[in-house]
Formats: sequence, structure tokens, C-alpha cells
Amino acid sequence: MEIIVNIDDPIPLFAQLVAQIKQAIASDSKKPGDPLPSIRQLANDLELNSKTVAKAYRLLERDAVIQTRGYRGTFVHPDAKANCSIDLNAWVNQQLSVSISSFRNAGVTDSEIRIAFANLMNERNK
Amino acid sequence: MEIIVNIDDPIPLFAQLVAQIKQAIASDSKKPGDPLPSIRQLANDLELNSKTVAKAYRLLERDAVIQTRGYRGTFVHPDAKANCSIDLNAWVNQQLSVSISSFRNAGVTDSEIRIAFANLMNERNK
DNA sequence: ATATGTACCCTGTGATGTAATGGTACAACT
DNA sequence: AGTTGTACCATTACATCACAGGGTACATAT
Repeated sequence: MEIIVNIDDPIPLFAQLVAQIKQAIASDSKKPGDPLPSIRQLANDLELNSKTVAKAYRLLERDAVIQTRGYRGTFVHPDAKANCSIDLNAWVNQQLSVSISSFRNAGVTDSEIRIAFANLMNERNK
Repeated sequence: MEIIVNIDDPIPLFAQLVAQIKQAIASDSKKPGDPLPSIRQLANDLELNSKTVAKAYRLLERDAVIQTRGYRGTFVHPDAKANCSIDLNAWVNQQLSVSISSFRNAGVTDSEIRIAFANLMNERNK
């Protein structure tokens, strides 16, 4: 698997990693059960901080695209190919889009929407 | 109508204005049809920028609490008292809260929610 | 002339959040 | 001893936005 990151790309590095790994799975260049390079290994190869790679792996695991088995390493998830196409972000986008549209239609200021959103996000409780 | 603003209050000046004018109407100290001080006049009295007062008036008019009649001045809206209690922001808050909760339950990162939100807000189109 | 609301331009300040980096440490395995 | 993912501490740079202010201008009225 040839992973390359472009530091000049406006797309965040961790997002580039996520996209490329998903792409490798979608194109069958990585199959379920295949091992992935370790976080430190990949970080070293790409000259990235291990935290950046870890972030990408964390998101991929949440989406059930990869599986981490602790000290044994990280592997492509059995259902990886199917889960690759499930885009959680697209769902979020769609949901939020509906809400925002109705707010704007009701005459709510963008600024007000932003404030309300920021307040809710900062109330980590509940 | 005695309006006072406190520059040291963390609540934005325009929001203080909105709150106090609504309060004046809710307590019948201002009745429908009553004239309000002009934007420039009030700004001068409170030593505020006219933009700040204009912003407060703009929001109040959107909520149908006051009515601006161009060169004739600004007046308390006929249905002001009823509309005073309608809180657009509370509705926004409630709607967003539901969405955000389900996102978080689905495992979506706060960071991802923020990104999606920011993208939508910056697409002023549609 | 003077006043009304409103629409642009631009400025500065402070707050906030992202992205990415660094260091240190842990338990569990080879 | 070395490696695995992971968890915490932290900092830096950068971008975005709210708020408030200042200026200028306009049509429409008195």
C-alpha cells in the first residue's frame, strides 16, 4: 500500500490518511484481515507525528473499517469494504443541512445559529 | 423608558438592548404603538455606536416586537406583547440539541460535527 | 436643513477551535 | 529488550468569528 501525504494540501493530514486507506480497501488493494503498518511505523515512514496517524486509525476503527488488536497490531476489518461506503459525515451533513435551512427560513441570523451551536457543543454534559 | 447598558457585562451590548426593550414591553411600560427613540438618538444617549443599536432594532423587528416605518421612526409592534415571549433562539437551541445528541450517540466526533457545521454555514448558497 | 432607517466600506480586539507537534507512560504481548 | 495501541500532559501556528466601533452614503420624509 503506497500512502503519500501532501503537507501543502489544505486537506488535513489525518484526513488524507483516512481517505487513502479507505481507497486502498475499496479498490481491493487491501483485503479484510490484511495487516496495516503500525502507528509508529507509518508515522516514521511518512515523517508524521504518531498522534496524527493514531487519529486516522481511531476514526477508521470507529467506522469499522479497520480493527486494532492491541499489541498484535491493526488489521482490515472483515466488513471493511461495506463499511467503507458508509459515510457518517454525509449523514451528519444531511441532518444539519435540514436544520440550518429551516433556521434561515425562519429569519434566524447565521450568527445566532453559530452561537447556539457553539453553546451546545461546549456543554459536554447531558 | 430607562435603558442602561453595562460595558463590563459579558452579555453583548446589543443583546442587553434587546432584553431591556422586551422587558419594557412585557411589563407594560411600553405599549403597542408607542414610539421608540431613534437609532441615532438612543446611540447618543447611551454613548453607543449607532450600529450596535441598529442591530438590536433589527432583531426586535424580525421578532415582530417593534416596527420600523422608515423615516417616520420606530414603534412598538401591535402584537409586541405576545411576540415578546416567543424565543426564536430557544427553538434553535432545542432543534440543534436533538441533532447533536444523535450525532454523538452515533460516535461522531465533536470535531467532525463542527467541521460539517462550519462547511454548511459557509455555503451561503441554496 | 434635519431626521428617519438602512446599506455599504473598513478596522481592531478577543475568544475559540483545529491541526499538528512533542514528551512520557502504561499493560500486554513477542 | 522491543513493539503494540493507547492515554495523559503540554505547546505552537493558524483560521474564523463575534462584537463594537468609525465613516460615508442613500431615498424619503418633515
